[in-house]
Amino acid sequence: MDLVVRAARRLFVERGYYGVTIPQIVKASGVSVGAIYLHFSNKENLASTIYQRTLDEFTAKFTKCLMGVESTRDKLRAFSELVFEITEEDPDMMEYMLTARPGSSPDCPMPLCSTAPFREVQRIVAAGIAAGEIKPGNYLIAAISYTGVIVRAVELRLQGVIQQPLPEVADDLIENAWAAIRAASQS
Amino acid sequence: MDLVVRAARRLFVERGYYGVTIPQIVKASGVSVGAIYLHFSNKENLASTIYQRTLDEFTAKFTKCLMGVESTRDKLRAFSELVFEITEEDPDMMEYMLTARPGSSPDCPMPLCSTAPFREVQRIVAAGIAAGEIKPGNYLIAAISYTGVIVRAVELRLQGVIQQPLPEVADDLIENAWAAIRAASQS
DNA sequence: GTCTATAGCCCGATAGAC
DNA sequence: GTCTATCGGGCTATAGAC
Repeated sequence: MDLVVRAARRLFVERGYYGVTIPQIVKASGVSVGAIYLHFSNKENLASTIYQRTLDEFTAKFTKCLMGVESTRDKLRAFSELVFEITEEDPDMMEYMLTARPGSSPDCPMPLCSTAPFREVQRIVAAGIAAGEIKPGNYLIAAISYTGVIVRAVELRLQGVIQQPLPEVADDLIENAWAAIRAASQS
Repeated sequence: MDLVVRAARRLFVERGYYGVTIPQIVKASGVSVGAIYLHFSNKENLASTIYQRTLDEFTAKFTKCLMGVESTRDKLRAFSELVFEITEEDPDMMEYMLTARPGSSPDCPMPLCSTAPFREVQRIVAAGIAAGEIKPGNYLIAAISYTGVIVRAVELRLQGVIQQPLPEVADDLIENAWAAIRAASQS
């Protein structure tokens, strides 16, 4: 059934929950209608499963990539590099993360970009301000300033506006994002 | 019929093109089915009209806000303040601009965030690099770094993550965005 | 367990009353 | 010009063959 989840997520990203029909999912996944309804009680339940699985997968990757990283700057760099890597290796997952928001499907509780991992980034930034690594001020504004650079790059890469793989321009982007929020004393 | 366009755009933003039915548009606009089909050949044509009108309106505002502005930094500031102002005064318009992309409705040619005004911002940044106001490098990366901060703030404001009206935090955001790309010699 | 065929519903679009 | 009533089509979900 993983096949159904992957195929459906791809289609949901392309045309939205309401723009995708069960027959289309059948064609794209090669799994019949009956088999789909055997594993998912209905279309809405399939959408919830996709949401939950995608969030869990991202959270796991995120937690892992922060292990053993110390400074605020390096933590933010690790987050950025993870996001860039996912964008190249599993663009559907990344695009789903950027487009899922309340209303995009029934029972989508919140945008994935406002869930635990992204709130954790806000916490990292707040700690960085307290440590003097990031310039003083509203931590939410600082977090947005940093992640804005990263997330926008992902969006434009997914749209094909950026031609190069993100890892190739990662250093410049991460440098710019850091320059937006670093304390005057930091390089 | 402007009433239909406004009501339909609101609904499209909330639930997507395929998630909105004609009966819903009838209810939300107070205009009957017959009257809608008298002015728009079909649902798809209504969506195209919304797309075109929104793009035209934004382009006009954008062109106007740049009149008489000289330096690269001030041009980018004018763009940012315009976007923040629209976000507060016509959030439906702004949210539509951020969510409209190919696939979101039939005949959506491109994301509004990749249309003329946003390409013009890229041109402004390229000129800023040539003039030495912005640090040297890939102009597209620089433009993304600046607009990323601004656009992300708009997204989180529309989602309710940012509680204050954007004009109240505009100065901090614009300062951060500029810090991300300014030349070492610039303040 | 897996599929095909179909029931029942609601949508987009239209025709005709006023 | 404006509305309501309706048609045909395609959707979700299920029932029953294999």
